[in-house]
Amino acid sequence: MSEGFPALRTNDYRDVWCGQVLPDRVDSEVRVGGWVHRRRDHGGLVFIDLRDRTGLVQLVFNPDEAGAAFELGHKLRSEDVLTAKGRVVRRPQETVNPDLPTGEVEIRLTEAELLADAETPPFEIESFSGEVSEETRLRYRYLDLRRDRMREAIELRHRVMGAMREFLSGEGFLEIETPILTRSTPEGARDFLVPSRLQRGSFYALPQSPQLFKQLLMIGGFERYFQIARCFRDEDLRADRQPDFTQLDIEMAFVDVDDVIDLNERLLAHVLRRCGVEVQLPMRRLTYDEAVSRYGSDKPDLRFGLELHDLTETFRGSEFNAFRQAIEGGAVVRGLNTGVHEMSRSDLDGLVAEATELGAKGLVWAVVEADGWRSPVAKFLSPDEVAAATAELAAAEGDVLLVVADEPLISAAVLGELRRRLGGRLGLIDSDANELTWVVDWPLLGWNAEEERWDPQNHPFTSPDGEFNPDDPGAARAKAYDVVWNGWEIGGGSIRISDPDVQRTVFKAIGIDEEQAQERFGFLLEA
RNA sequence: GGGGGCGUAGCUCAGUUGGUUAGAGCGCCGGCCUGUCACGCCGGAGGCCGCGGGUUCGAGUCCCGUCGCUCCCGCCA
Repeated sequence: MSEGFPALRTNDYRDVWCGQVLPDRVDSEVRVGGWVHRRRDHGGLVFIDLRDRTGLVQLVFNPDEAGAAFELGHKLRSEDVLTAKGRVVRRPQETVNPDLPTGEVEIRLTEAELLADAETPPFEIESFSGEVSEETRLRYRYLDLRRDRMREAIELRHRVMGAMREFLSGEGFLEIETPILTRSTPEGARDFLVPSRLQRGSFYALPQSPQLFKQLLMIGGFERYFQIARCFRDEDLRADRQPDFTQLDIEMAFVDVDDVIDLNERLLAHVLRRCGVEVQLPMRRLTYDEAVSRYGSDKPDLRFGLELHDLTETFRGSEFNAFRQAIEGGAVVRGLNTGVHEMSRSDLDGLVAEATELGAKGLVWAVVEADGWRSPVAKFLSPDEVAAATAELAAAEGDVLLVVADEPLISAAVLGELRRRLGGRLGLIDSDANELTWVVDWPLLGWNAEEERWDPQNHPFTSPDGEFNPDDPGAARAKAYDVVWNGWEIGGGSIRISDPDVQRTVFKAIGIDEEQAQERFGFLLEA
């Protein structure tokens, strides 16, 4: 993934990038500038690896050729900044370094000037050196940024953004910036607030997303907009979550779900191709219900199997009270065939403990044997139930099975999380794999037990799929879609309601009254 | 807001049941070295064991408090 670097204009600092000192320059004079990456001082001969953004090149300080500059060779230390002139020569065959793109050549130094004498760095810049604490890295951010990992991450980000712009411009989209100091946007998180100087006592809110602005742009007739948008949400951090983050924000007019999915698939494929990854189109699609029932997650990792199976009907009316009563109370019984044959009692007990910790009332394990199950609950289960469940789970003799009976979302979430963990522990995940899928047909609204009301699962302008029945809000599906990569939700969106009457009905269902709606989102109801 | 883990040399970390002078690797400094490339060899410096208090004959180690970092839950698509 080498980036093209432009030829340099010659000046007093350099005339070529370090990474461009290749065999085609043998016998030419070059001047390079950069940081001292490593010094290997042999007394009568000094080697310096000089680093700039394009890579490393070896400088040779030889007393015969370097003259006055030779003494400097001994004095150089890590991260000193240097400009150096010399002749490019092919290295003797036995000293070629195959690990370095410039490893077939070296610069025999004739002149060198120290531009900046660096203090000893608090940690090593080498990519092989171990992890340094976040705190130290941030205190010396300028040094951390010199490390390969950081440079590569920032280069990748640049490449991704460039590919997005390239693709979307070709599809007729305009890149438009929207305000940062603004009114509150409705996205569920806490707003960051900025006090206003002109309107004393009032505050700007930083946008949680450009949601309202892009709708304004659609109504304004731009039809196809995108923005690499900074978003702000005043919530607590996680290792992979910051209060301000960047997202690609897109909006299109006159489209339905399939148009958006098609565009985004081609966008993703384009961006990934620019990063050296090929994906097959069209991508897989799972409905939300399917994802939850088969994988126990709305963002399933499809790099491995271990699918969940619904055993509710199998155990309905079972002699085993825990199952029968749970089912009568609305529980769903789900099973998972681990495929594992060797599991110690303490490992099994550990899984039970994990399930409980994850919120399940319990976990039943069973080992398939020739004449039934070996399990703490085997004696409560009829041979027919055991046979049916074994068949449903496609289990063979020796397989360890896990079963959870609980409220639908709990049994799915618990078994889904165990599935995810087992996938890792059992080494089922191919870390080179890229499994992308859409998850579609989301619920429009979710019951907020704390506030005792229906809340939008997406933003409040998301269109219901089909007729919206206010008497049964929980049944409504949304024209919403998420794209999931290896178990991570990496994008998503929705179709906006086009009929103001439907929008009013939805607002009403989620407790936004006409007056509020008119005041905050009036332009959407009028448009 | 709640819970867990960690604070020992510049960096990353070890430190046994509380027991003499607190260690390692890398880095740093000095010396030697003309083909190394994570160079090598020899020598050396470097410590408020986060901070405060307590228990004890004795605390890096145990207890209490405090500050900082970090991960998770809540929250957040």
